[in-house]
Amino acid sequence: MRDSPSNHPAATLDRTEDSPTRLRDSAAGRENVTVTEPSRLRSRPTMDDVAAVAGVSRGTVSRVLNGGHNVSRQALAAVERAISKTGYVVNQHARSLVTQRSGSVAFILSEPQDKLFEDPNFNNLLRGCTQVLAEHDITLLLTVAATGEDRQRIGRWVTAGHVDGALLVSNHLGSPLIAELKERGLPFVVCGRPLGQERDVTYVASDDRDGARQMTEYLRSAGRRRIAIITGPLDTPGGVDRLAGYREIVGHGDPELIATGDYTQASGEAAMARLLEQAPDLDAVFVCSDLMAAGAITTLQRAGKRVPQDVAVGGFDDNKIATTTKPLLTTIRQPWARQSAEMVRLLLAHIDGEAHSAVILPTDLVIRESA
Amino acid sequence: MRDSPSNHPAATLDRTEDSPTRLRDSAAGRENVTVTEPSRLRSRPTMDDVAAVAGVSRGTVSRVLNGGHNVSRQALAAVERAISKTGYVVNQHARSLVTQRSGSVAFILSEPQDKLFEDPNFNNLLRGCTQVLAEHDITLLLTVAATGEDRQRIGRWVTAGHVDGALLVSNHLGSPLIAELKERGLPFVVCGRPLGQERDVTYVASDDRDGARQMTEYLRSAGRRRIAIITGPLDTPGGVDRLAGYREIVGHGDPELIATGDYTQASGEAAMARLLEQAPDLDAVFVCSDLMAAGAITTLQRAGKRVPQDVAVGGFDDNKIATTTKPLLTTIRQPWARQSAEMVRLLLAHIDGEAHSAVILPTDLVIRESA
DNA sequence: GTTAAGGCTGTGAGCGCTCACAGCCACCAT
DNA sequence: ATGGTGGCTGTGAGCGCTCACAGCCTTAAC
Repeated sequence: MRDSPSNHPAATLDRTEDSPTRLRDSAAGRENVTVTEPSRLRSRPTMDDVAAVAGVSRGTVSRVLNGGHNVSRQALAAVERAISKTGYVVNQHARSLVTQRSGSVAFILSEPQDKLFEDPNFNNLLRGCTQVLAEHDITLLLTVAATGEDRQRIGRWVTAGHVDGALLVSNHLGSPLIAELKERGLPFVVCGRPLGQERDVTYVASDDRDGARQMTEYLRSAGRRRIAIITGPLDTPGGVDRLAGYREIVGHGDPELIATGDYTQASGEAAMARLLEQAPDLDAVFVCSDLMAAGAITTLQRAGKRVPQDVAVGGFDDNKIATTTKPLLTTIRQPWARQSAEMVRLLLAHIDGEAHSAVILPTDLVIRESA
Repeated sequence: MRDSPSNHPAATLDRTEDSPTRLRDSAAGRENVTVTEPSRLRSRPTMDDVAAVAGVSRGTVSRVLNGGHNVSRQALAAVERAISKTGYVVNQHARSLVTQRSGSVAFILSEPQDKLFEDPNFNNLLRGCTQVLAEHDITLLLTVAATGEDRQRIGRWVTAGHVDGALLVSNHLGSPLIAELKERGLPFVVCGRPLGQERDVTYVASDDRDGARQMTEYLRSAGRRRIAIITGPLDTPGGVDRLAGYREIVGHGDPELIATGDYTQASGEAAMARLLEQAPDLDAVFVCSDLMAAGAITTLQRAGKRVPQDVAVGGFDDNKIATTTKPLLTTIRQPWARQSAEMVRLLLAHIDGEAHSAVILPTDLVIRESA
């Protein structure tokens, strides 16, 4: 059929019926190969195969694949039949090579892997991003950069064109990934304020400082006078900004009222124990994550303190665990759904060439039982 | 330099010093563009740019990139200098288009997302696979196929050539993914016995049946006579095979001694409550996952039963939670490290064209306090 | 009846790379 | 001198696709 290009499509359509679906010259009969077929993808049908079967040209097949505009109904039907007949699947590499788009973005978690599984925040975020991206028919690839070596490999991988952009989550101070992506010109958006690297990067953050302020203010207005704090790691925005908000209310704060955790439940338990030793008279504690707060409550109760009568406890995040502690946790709600939606929106905009920007999302105080 | 191809490389090497690194004709001076640079990757340097800067040919650059064999020391040095000068990164799409390899494999989790975060087994598996693959310089991409729609999109994505192979985790009976991948000829290996689809698929599984047998036999040898079981979902191999192992020891089993959970802690609690109602005289329970076992212990203790004095509890998995329950959990150890190592090994072998095969890994009884 | 407009089509070029090949040189053995 | 040999090099073809273009053909407009 290729040798008579001026044929009417309609004239050749029927001819496909009597010739078996042949993929490449040598591929005939490879359908029922042995069980141990090497399964290399060598002889996958190409657009030309589909075109030949459908009795149209490569271009028409391409048009069908890309929305089907300006294609006659017969041609469209013929191509669709040919596609399912041949089992054709587009070769994304070839497509990406010319379009410069891959149709997927990376979700890069710079965190030891267990954290990913312990901290429900990542879960929320991941779920939100996957969902919003799916609406744009974009696949989200999760990669965990636990070690420095991982980060290097992933940096290389990401900039090699595998993805159109990246979502950076849980970046600690001085993470080299931001600098690298920036240098390579790959669009990305950071979750949380990128400490020390705010310039020229797009990020979406909750208003950590204001949230901390709200909680501390609330504790104080409830009559608490010795308000302690368990912060997150001080090389993360959630660590420093929430501490800053706390200080806005209490002043610089007694050093013995300050302890630092790493967002895990165990670290919350330990930090609380330290605080109790340093300042046995504390009557409130603002714990900068719900998970740590759950740990803190355990320690307090084990030490014979009643929550909230003896010590009020405030958390941060408002995720699932806040509704399973005893007493229920008073906390600051982070708008995870909006957070992920905004991240995706900005990333797509950025991929389309829009300018950098930063979005700060408001947080709310959720009052339950623990304070 | 391109116009005098017969120049000796050495003669042109120095010339690169006085001409600024020009990427494409129009790209000169684009380095310090405004903050709002569209960040499209259009003008990324190509191999030709590198070759021009280094004063060698495209072929030599390619050779350097692929191991540097048969390249003179001067050429090698020149190319390396040119690469870092231009900031060249290989375009993976172009490379994959010809090599038919992408250098990454997918880890496909067919499971609602929260499971991923709750069940430590996935964590173990993921960690192991990432690590082993990294040794081969292959990136692992995690995709979560929560809904049927997800599965479709991922199926398309995976078969479009984005990955060289796939690791399928947590497949329920009748998952269409297996059939699709098989049809497309994409190499993959399944974690756990693929119920009803064992033919012609490569999989790695623990010996669920034998593990269950060991545990049940142990409980019985400890003098327990009313041994209940909390199974996993009966459309998973861990569900049916462990039940089968249990039945090998106790006979068909009283229906009131059998309850089913979904591997979550909450489902373990609920299933235990049901059992207690159906068969208040039970003196042992074999719970088919540690997470569920932790839930079951909670329910038992809440009901005033002592573990193990009144009711012995056996788990399955031997993951972290088994060492944090009170009492410590007697359980069946699954060899997660070997599991992931074998999966990767088989996948790589399969990608290289080897035949299908199945590997069954032995399990061990770990005696602690709960039984 | 001529022209313009537009729907539908095939074709060529080219995305950035790898791989096979051929050519060149220097060196060795005959 | 002749003929390998092997290290190092450049070149052409082609991976499977998209996109711009040109060439139909049909219809509407004057």
